[in-house]
Amino acid sequence: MKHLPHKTIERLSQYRRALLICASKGKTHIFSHEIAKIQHITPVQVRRDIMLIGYTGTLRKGYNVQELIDLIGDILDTHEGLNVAVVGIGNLGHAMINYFNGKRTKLSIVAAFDSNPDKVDRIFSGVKCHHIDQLPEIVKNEKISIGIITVPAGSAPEVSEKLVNAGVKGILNYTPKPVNVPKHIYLEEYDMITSLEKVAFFVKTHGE
Amino acid sequence: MKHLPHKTIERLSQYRRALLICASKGKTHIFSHEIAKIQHITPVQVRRDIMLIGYTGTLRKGYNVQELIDLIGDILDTHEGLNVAVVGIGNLGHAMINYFNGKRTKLSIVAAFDSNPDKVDRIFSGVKCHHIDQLPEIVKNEKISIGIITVPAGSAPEVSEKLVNAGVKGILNYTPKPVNVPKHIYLEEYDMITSLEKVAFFVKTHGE
DNA sequence: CATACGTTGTTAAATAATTAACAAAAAATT
DNA sequence: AATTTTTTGTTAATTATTTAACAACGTATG
Repeated sequence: MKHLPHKTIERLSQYRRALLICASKGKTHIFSHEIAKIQHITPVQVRRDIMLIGYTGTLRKGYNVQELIDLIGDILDTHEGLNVAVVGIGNLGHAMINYFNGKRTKLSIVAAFDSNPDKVDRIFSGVKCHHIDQLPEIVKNEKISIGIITVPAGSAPEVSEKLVNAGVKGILNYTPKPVNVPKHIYLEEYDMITSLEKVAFFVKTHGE
Repeated sequence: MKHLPHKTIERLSQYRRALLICASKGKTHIFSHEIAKIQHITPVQVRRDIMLIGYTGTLRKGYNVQELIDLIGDILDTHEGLNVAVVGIGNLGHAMINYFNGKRTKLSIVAAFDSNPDKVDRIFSGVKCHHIDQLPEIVKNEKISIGIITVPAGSAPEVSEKLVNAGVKGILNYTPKPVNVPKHIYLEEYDMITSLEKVAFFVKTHGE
């Protein structure tokens, strides 16, 4: 197992979540076509992904749910876990915190940052919000390695730079403004406006 | 110009936003490498995308900003515009409304839905929230063709079904729970947990 | 016991997306 | 006026991802 495709990584994360639900219902084995159905993809793709991570099911019984969960964990998780910070406690930042709060053991949002004095020192869904000027210090002390940017677009580049200088290794930018980071920082950008415009385009061209 | 690649559609949306900013600064022409720099992609990709939409720049002067904006508009927008509804006014739903409010002329969020009585009949950033039971009626009356799902994961399938039955043509699902829609409905799903786990994976394997 | 069936694992083919290569031509420079 | 530079447009090559094809084989069935 050398280089897992990016798309496979994404699907593994999704398989795991589906599998956790299955496990909680007492299901011990699952077929590729069952996983496929849940994720609405093809069974072949599921089998191929599972092949790539070197797991092997039992013929005619499918995959052992718990074993697969554990193996995906070995691949995706770090043993000690990773700490995450959210920068920008607007609605989106707050939504991110809610999403994760207490759900993952291996990824924890341990700090939030904002420049608005009304938000600083308040606690949002269990996560304390600090002033953004404290970012370098707290990122270092708390060993934060991933930053999520949910500030207004205009401030994204400056926040990104702060995060990089503070030593994070990965950035998730939810701002429509692309940011520049050094090559050694992993950057994932997601732009809600683009997504909606894409849906609109395909709605428009539907059936043409 | 027959089939534009999905990825090109996404980039066109992004180019346009960058171009609008340029235009507002009074810039009349732009080079492929300038666009590329903003989006941090390669100039070749920009030129190729622009070629695919059949536009042609002027040698050594680059592309006419306004013409390109207009042409991208012709491709992405519908003449009459499209109406959008947000289902689920938690932090994420609220964030979506804020993002779009008044910014796009061709895509308007015209209604919000929630089942929580505390939210029903209130106005969120200019968008009125209705009870989810009114969805079929309002979607029809307001000619809503796109639904954005921002409810808690568990309710996603049921909301999705409601939207489809009400007649929307496209769905944007921000829930980690995959939903099933008929083939003729365009579905885009985005899962924040997966994104973060993906970043975590690449942070983990960085340099291995 | 033999045959049919269902399901995995894997290789090969097809499709999609990116990147490279380079000709063409206008502007700038010598 | 010739040469160099810059930048577009396009085709070709490469890389990434998905899909198809099918052998292998255990289980069920007759």
